Amino acid sequence: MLIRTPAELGAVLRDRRKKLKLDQSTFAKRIGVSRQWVIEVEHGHARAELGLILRALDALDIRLDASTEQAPAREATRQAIDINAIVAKARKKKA
Amino acid sequence: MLIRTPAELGAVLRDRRKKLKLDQSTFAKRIGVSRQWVIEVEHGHARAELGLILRALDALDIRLDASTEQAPAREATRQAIDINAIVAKARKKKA
DNA sequence: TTGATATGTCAGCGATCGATGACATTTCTC
DNA sequence: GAGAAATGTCATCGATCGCTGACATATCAA
Repeated sequence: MLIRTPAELGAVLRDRRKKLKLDQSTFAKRIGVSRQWVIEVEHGHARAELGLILRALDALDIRLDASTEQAPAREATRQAIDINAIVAKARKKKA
Repeated sequence: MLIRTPAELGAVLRDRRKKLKLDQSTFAKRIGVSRQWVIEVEHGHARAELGLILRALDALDIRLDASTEQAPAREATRQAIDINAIVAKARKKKA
């Protein structure tokens, strides 16, 4: 999953947490933060601390890869793909 | 490149910035932060804001991928690899 | 050296973090 | 519906963010 915004990161964390059958409280304890922090981050809190985010990812066995990407040939490539993914995910949750 | 700590992220940002021939000032302006922020983040500042970090990565055309990894078969796999990499990098800088 | 450029350090400031604890709401299981 | 569990909201508080601006070191060329 490509991560471009805090909201996308929050969605990844939440999905993975649920997949692992953890509730926010036990997850928070596991990474040493408050439940409040988990709530805000899962909602896309943009000013969350980098270090805590990395700990959260690690606790959920999510690996982060940084790679320099080729210049995307097509104009809409980067943005369109992400927007579609976000919309699709949003729809899925409501329906 | 696998990102596991703020220091690793900082190193990635610095390397990429230099590869693109940007100095800290122009880079800072490009992402809308102070030069001070760039300095601290490149040095591994753990409490940097997630949103600014993502903007910095985007400005340097670094993409971030989140993926759930398989349970590593060997015991030491994950930790050992990273610790070695970090130590090696630290040594290289001093020498 | 002198000058130019890049990077690192410091102090002070307003804004916001994340923690805590209580309460509200939503989502289930009976 | 009753009750429990999970999630969301709110206010308060000390700690720290990132910004500014000035100064301090590199680093390199002439």
